[in-house]
Amino acid sequence: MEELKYCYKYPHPSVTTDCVIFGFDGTKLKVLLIERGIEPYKGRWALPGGFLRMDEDAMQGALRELKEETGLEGAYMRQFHTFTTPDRDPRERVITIAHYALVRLQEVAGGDDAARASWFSLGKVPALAFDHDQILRMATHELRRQIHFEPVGFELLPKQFTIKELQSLYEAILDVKFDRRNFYKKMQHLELLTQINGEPNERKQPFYFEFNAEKYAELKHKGFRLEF
Amino acid sequence: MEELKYCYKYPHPSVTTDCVIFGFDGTKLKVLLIERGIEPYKGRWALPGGFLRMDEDAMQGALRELKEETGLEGAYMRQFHTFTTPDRDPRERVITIAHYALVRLQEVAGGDDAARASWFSLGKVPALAFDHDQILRMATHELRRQIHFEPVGFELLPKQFTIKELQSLYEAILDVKFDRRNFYKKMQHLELLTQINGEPNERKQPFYFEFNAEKYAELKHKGFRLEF
DNA sequence: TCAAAAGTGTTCGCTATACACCCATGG
DNA sequence: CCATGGGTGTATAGCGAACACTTTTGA
Repeated sequence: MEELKYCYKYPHPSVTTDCVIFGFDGTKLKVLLIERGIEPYKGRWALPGGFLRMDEDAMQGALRELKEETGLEGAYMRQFHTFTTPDRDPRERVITIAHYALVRLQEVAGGDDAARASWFSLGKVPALAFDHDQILRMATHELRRQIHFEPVGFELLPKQFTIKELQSLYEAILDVKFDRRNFYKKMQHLELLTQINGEPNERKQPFYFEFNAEKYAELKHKGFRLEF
Repeated sequence: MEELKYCYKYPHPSVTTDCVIFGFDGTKLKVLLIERGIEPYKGRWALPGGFLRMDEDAMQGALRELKEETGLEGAYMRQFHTFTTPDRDPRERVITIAHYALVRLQEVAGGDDAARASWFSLGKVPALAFDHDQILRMATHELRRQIHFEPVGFELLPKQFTIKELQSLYEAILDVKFDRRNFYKKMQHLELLTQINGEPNERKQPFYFEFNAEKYAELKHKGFRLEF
C-alpha cells in the first residue's frame, strides 16, 4: 500500500504542466508526441508533460519536460491556457497548465526518453490521450494568433535563414500564400533582418539573414506593431 | 486541531481562481477590489478570488466569484494566465488561475459581500495583497491586446450606446485619442452597429446603437479581422 | 539552351489620417 | 446670437496587392 503522507483539510487537485513542442521541417509544422506506456490510454499518443514540483513554477516545469524530451534548454516557451475540466483525467482530478515551445529541429538531439517520442505533421496527428486533442488545437490557434503580431517564427528556423524559408514558415503556420516579391520587400522594409553574406555580385545563391532582436525591441518600444 | 482528511502520495498545491473585474464609468476604466479581513495582508486590497471546488472548472469558479461580488451572472469572462510562483502565498503553495471579467456598471447591484468591495480607477490602485499587482497589470495588458482585435468593449457599455461613448471607452482602454469624425466613419463603415432611434430629422439627440453580434460572427467567418 | 530561382521595379486601389462644413439645440 | 455638440464630406499620403523584368545557375 502506498504511503499517503501529504494531507490537507480540503481536497486538492493534482497539477501538471503539458507542453506542445512545435518544430518546422522546411515545409510543415510538426509537433512532438509521446507514446504512453501505462494506463489510462496506454499505447495512445499524448503531449509531453508531468507533475509540477513544489519548488518550481509552471514555466520551469515545462522547460524541464522539454529538456527531458529534446535535450534543449534555451527554447522559446509560452504558457497559453490552463485546462481544468473536472473529469479530464479518469483517475483523479488533474488540472494542467499548458505551454507551447518553439524549437529548431536541427538542434533537437533526442532526449532521454526519445525512443517513445515522435514528430507528427499537424493534420496527421492521431487521436490523442485525455483532452490533448483540444490542448493541441488551442496551442495551434494561439501560435497562429501570436505569430500575426510577434516575431516568434524565427525560433523555429535555423539562426541563419533565407527569405524563402521564412516565407515558407509563415505560409505553413498561417495557411496562406504570399507573393514572393512583396514578401521580400516587406521583410527588407521592416529592417528586422541582418544580412549575413553580402556581395551583390555573387547573387543567385540566396542571401542569408539573421533576426535582429535588438532592433525589434527598439521599434516595439517606439510603438511599432509587427503584422502579417 | 483541524482534521486533515484528504491525503495524497505526493504534495499538491492549493488551486484558486482570481478574477479581475473591469467596469467603465463613461470616462475611466475601473476595477473591483476587496478589502481583506484576515491575515495575511489583512486590511490590504486584493482581487476577488477563492478556492476551486472539485466539481467545477476554473471558469465556473470565476463566475461564481463574480456573482458573489456583483450579483451578475452572464458577464463576459476570460481566463488569461495562471500564476504559479512557489512562494506567492506565504502560508502554503497556492497557484491561481486568473481571469478577467467585463461588466456593465449599471447592472452591478452589489453582491453579498459588497460592503468590503470597492471600485478603483486604474492608475489609482493601491499596493495589493500577494502578487495581485502583477495579476492586475497583466490583466490590463491582455485586455488592451484583446480589444485591439475583438469587439469585447461592448461588454463594458450599456446595451445601447452612442458612438461618443464607444470612442471614450476605446480611448480610455488604449490610452489614445481618435479623431471624432474618423471614428464615426469607421464605425459606420464596419457595419457592426445597429442604429436604434432612426429619424434623420430629429437629430442633435445623438443616435443610439447596439452591437450586432451576428453580423460580427458572419464577417469573422469570412476572414474579416477587426482592428483598432 | 532553357527552365527555375533570386533580387529589384512599377502601378493601382484602398484606407487611415487630417481637416472643413452644416445644422440643431440651449444658455 | 453664439458656443457647443452631433452628423456628414473631401483631399492626401502611405502601404499592401498585383504584376514585369533581369540575371544567374544548373540540368
